[in-house]
Amino acid sequence: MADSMLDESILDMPLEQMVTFRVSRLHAKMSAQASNILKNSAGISLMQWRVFVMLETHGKLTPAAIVRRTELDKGQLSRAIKGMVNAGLISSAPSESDQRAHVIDFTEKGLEVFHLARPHMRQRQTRLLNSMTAAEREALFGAMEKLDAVVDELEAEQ
Amino acid sequence: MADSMLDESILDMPLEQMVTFRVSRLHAKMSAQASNILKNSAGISLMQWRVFVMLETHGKLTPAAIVRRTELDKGQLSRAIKGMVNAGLISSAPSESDQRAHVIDFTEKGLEVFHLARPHMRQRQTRLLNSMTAAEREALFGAMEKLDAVVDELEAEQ
DNA sequence: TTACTTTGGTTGATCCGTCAACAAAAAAGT
DNA sequence: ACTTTTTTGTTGACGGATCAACCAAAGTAA
Repeated sequence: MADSMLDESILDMPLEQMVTFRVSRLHAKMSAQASNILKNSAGISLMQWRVFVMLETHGKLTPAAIVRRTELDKGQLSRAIKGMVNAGLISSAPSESDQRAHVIDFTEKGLEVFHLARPHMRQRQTRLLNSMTAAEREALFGAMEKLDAVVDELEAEQ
Repeated sequence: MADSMLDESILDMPLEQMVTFRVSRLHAKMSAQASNILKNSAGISLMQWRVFVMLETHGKLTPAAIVRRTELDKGQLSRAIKGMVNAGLISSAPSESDQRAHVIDFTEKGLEVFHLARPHMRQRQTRLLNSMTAAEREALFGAMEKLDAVVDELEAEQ
């Protein structure tokens, strides 16, 4: 019953209510704000911030390991790392086990810069999560996982 | 209680669980898929599709009216419309009441092209929405609205 | 009227995300 | 051993998104 109603209402669904569009607008808004906070507090980009977060939670890493965990684009990541090494924010040492790879890690300066941004980003994250009830948070993440899965399904069907 | 637990767990939250990052990945995945479907079925872009959807649900429109309702970038929209007029997908007539504005509408060809894509897009939308329960759908949209609002709040505080 | 502000639309600059091509090294298959 | 395939990382090209500058018309206020 809920489904049949759904099927019909889709016919005239305005753009503003479509899932992809809403996610798209939310994404634009949230990442623009994150970028601003990062630029103002630490002068780094969102991509650089993400590299820092990965280093903090997992320790020294190779770019490939970051790609595996995050599905970030390896080209984009490569450029971000180059910029960070250049700016003295991270160190890059050749891997012992793999001649192709290099292991990146915080430099002292990088850690300082990271700590400039972290309280702002953490407070924002807290605010974002606390705007929802626990049930809403679970529903949101659950719904995002389901959407993710359906996109994969549709992909496989083609 | 739930909140204090939340506050602490944020300290070591991996990137993969952060809200902005998750929304970002979901956005990338969903819009890439939508773009593919649109390209394959009708040879149009996501932006062009959105213009079509606006015309279908609201009838003839000026670009400014679209911007007001969707918050799409007016520059981006201007270029999309130029391309669509050029491709014969929409008509552009000078507004009677405002010498600056022009009113756009479907051409016959545009309507045909739109109808090529619509069943695919509608089916996808249905599948996306049906992957969730009614409660989850409400939670998702509610959560997105709340996140949207918090971003605005944070913006205002700066 | 005449000045000032707001709105509608176009354009250019710039940045970000995505994709494909490529070289070097490693791993797997024979 | 040697050939083939996979993985790692860099680079170039391209399209999309964002932002600011700008012009023309409308609206507002004096």
